[in-house]
Amino acid sequence: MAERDVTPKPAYHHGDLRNALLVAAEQELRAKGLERFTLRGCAKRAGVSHAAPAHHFADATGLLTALATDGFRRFIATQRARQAKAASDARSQHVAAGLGYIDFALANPELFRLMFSSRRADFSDQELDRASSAAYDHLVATIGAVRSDNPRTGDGSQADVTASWAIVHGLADLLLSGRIRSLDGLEGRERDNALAAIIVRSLPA
Amino acid sequence: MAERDVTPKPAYHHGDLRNALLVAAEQELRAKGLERFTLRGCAKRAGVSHAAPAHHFADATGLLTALATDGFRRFIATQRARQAKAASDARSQHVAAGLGYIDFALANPELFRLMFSSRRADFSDQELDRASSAAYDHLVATIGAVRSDNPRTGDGSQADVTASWAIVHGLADLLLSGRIRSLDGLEGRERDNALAAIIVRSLPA
DNA sequence: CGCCCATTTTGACGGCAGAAAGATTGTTCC
DNA sequence: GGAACAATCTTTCTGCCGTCAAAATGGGCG
Repeated sequence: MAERDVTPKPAYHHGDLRNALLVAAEQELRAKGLERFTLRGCAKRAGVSHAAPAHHFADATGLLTALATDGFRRFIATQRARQAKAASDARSQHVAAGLGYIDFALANPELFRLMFSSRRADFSDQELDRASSAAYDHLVATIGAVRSDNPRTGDGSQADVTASWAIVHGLADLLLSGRIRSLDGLEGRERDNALAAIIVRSLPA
Repeated sequence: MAERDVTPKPAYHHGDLRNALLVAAEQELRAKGLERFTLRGCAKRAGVSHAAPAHHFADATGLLTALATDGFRRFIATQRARQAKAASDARSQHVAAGLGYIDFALANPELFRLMFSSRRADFSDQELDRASSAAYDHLVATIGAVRSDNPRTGDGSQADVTASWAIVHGLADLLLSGRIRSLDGLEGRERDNALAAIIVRSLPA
């Protein structure tokens, strides 16, 4: 979704508070981190009183759930963006999707934590489930192209999906917490190559 | 007011409050999860006033840091326990260490999150750093045995370490959040075999 | 034109964190 | 043995956050 500027309207009825709160929530997330995220802080950023969000989101969980849902959509978009720049053969596409996965995590660390390493969003929410399932489906489809059959059938292909997901997710999570020193010095294409060399291990030659 | 539970001593000076707080903190972590962990809750569990912990831990971060430090020691122990039951060849040991890694994560989900997916512990703390470094060293040593040379030297071996860590960590993290449905039905040896088939991909044949 | 209602504000309550000061016990030294 | 000191624990206070229950505001519909 495209981001909206916070229009300086002095209106007593904000008019678009729901979106303004989502923008504010992401700022809050970046500024204070998931641990210190606060609903009152979001309200202050949006320029409304501390109780105003109640009519749009039941509580902080509701706001974070909506944020995570939007996050999953942008997550897929980031992967597609990487894939669009890569060669069109199935294996290159697979690696590119993985690099996009990592791109997103590093560009939106706290949002990524919200989506994958917390219980602050309501993962039984239907919309969130749909968005995260779409991300999973994209992964399955990308791997399916490598195997040129449907990976949902058969044990071997299930292992391909699980291995690919695990290795990319593990890289993203460990990079986020700064635990992989061997990649710290690398940048750009050089870093991508190092990551690609690891990602390709998830699928048998 | 509230009834006193397990306090065997009515002593006004607790005598071993530091350890009691660590025990209470782990209970609190299991009961309420990392998100709702509260220092006052730990104090209540230990049967002392909410300000008592201050003399042993500066704040909640200090207590959680000590807990994470202990967690890393038990983390290594869980891996060693798995390895002791496995065949002694280097590759079997490598897989066993990975399964131990996952064992620990599933047996102590919130502690694992504290150690790897949060910023609530102080990772610049010296003791914590030593404990987590020991865990890393154990991983390097296990992989070193497979390559039968020192993996710290040379790019290929660095990739081995990173790939192994990423794949096992990714599996643990995704299993924790219940996102790998393909392994949900499996148990015991069957599940271990499925995981092992994925772990072995991290090292080239 | 006026009423209704969604939206927003204000105010209040309980819980948690942090800091300061008081109370109690253990220790050390004469 | 006792007094001074230090360590440990409790009480109290302030500030922030989440939640609930009224008031206040203004747009939309009849």
